[in-house]
Amino acid sequence: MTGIESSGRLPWRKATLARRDIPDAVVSRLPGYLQVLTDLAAAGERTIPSAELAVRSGVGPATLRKDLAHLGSTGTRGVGYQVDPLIATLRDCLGLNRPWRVVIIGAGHLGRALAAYPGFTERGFSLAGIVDVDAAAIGTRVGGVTIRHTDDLAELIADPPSTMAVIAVPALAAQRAADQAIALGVTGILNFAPVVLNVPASVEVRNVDLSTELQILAFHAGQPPADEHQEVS
Amino acid sequence: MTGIESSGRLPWRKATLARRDIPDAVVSRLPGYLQVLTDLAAAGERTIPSAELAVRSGVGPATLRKDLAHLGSTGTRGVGYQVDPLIATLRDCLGLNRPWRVVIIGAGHLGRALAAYPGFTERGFSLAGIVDVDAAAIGTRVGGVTIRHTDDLAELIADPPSTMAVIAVPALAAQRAADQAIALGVTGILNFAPVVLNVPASVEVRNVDLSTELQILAFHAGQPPADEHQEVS
DNA sequence: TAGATTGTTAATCGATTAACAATC
DNA sequence: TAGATTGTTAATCGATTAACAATC
Repeated sequence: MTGIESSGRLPWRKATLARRDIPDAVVSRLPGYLQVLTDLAAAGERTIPSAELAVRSGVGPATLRKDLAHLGSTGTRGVGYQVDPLIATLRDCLGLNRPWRVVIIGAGHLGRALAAYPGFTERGFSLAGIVDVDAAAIGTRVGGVTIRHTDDLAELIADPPSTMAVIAVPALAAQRAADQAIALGVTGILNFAPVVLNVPASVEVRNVDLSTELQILAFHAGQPPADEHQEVS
Repeated sequence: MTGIESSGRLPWRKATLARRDIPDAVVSRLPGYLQVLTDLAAAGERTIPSAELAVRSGVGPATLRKDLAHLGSTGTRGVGYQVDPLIATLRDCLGLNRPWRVVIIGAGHLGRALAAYPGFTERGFSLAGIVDVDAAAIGTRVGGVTIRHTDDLAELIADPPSTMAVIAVPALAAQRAADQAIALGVTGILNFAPVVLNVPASVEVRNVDLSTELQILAFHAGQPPADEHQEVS
């Protein structure tokens, strides 16, 4: 199989299809599937039916099968999905088969906790460095790197190239941090500051805001229970 | 105003309507509006049109107005929204006008960073305590409280009552931590462990997973740019 | 009044779910 | 073959967007 077909779409179109046309809602569930499958592989499982992978991932079986169909279906009717090939497909689709380097901007409590987070490197993201403007913090070692001054950001990002930045600075400093990172070529930002970052459309931003999450929980906790009966979430 | 009306829906139904019938997608945006409005109030603004509140919140103006209409509309045609009353409405809707106590389970790097996070208390959530099983950590002070043993969780949650827990333990310990918290009456869980928690329908779980976010960024960063032209996100 | 801006409707868009023919 | 399970269709559901009459 060459991936080239004489009828239908153009070949290059075909090649990019798998990574291109996946809805955001689907993409956001793929890491969860990958996580569960990795655990299954470690436990020695070779195949798994959609029904079981679905419950372990916290989604419905129809949703799961439809999601996986977006990647080019790897299942076998009557059997289920083969764990290892599906892991490979997911990793390939998510772009995890190449090294990713991440820079952390902000070495406060949160930035340092993130630097020390083992899941970071466990899943293929390597820490390029961490920067701050606080003279007291600079020089300290954390997560295998030394905290450097924000002025050194250009060096850190350039060599070898990093394309992702984690912003863990106070709200007022976040936009400036984003601007600097973007100017240096960063195209993906994980933002922990409670502000809406203004970025060009070519840059992807994911926001994680702890107080937002707590407030959403407060909303639900403040509700009377939806019903006397337990509902399936 | 008594909130009781002789026509239309039953009075108790009316009273609960505002907090009940709000779609999840809307609820998830309310904290963002509240944040922006709080900044505006601090800057001395008295009113704001939907168009401006929308851009500052990163949503479309139609979405914003429709969202706010769910709370019972507080806008004035030709003028906009009054900042202070809208803040009050949002706080009331989210249930932020009562004290919320939060327990952190897990005093590793992340748990301690969360305990020290000022935004926690700034927005009305007070730290009831933080627990761990590691003898070396117990007794240490962080974020104004002393790390205690997980065996003391019952005391911490009971007096005065806490209804929210933050889970910041390793994946393998997360379900147990959730079970314990739920048994003690917790109804809202903010889960940082990369596992799907199994909880009754009466308990609300919000998941925050750092590697998931990075993987989603990797997917987008691995994509060729969507278009030559910049798109409005 | 004239200008501005809301609240709401209707249309569009996208995501989820159920069901079942295809097929291992 | 008989049983199991996928891939896919069609139906449902919910969320977003555009447009404009209502009204300050």
